[in-house]
Amino acid sequence: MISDRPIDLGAVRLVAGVDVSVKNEESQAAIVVVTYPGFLPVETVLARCPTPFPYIPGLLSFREGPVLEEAFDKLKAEPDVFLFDGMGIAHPRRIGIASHMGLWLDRPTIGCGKTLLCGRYGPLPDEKGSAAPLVDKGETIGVALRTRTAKNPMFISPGHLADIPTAAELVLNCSPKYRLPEPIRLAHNAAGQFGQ
DNA sequence: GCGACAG
DNA sequence: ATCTTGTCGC
Repeated sequence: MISDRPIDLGAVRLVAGVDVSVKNEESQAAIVVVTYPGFLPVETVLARCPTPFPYIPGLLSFREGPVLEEAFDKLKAEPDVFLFDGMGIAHPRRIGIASHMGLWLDRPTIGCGKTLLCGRYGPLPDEKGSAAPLVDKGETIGVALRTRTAKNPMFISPGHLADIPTAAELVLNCSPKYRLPEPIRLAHNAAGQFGQ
């Protein structure tokens, strides 16, 4: 990563959730900005374009990056941090989509993966809030984080301008009820409903 | 060569 | 990610 530093959690006021859905050769991106805490939506933007690249593990930015950039251009709000559905530095080359887009945005970003791309982690208690370091080739690249008791963990890693502990704490704080962090859930819903 | 593999 | 009904469990 380019920068590894704590997020000032006490100063966070707005959090953005980012997601992309693919339908019939078309990709639609959604960004939902919510208050923190509270998770009340203050802005939602959508963008679509022909899906430009196939899905290849490790190269997600080539597939989802272009339509996301279109969406970023439409955004008026200035979120303190962006949450992505995908990896940050928990990537074979340490530059997952959250890291890549963070450089583009020059803002703090966090990768929130639902399944593992690389790395391993040890025993993880069932209780919400439990975390285990995610290690790859001797490097700690993130954490497996239980955002809901007895559910599969999320895999959290810094994207840009963030460190592992504060990234994990923010994501946990953004997951009051469901496994998926609230901003990402909202973005997922917004992106999933194409308005043809 | 074999296995693994975000969304 | 997407294709898809009902169903088990809190």
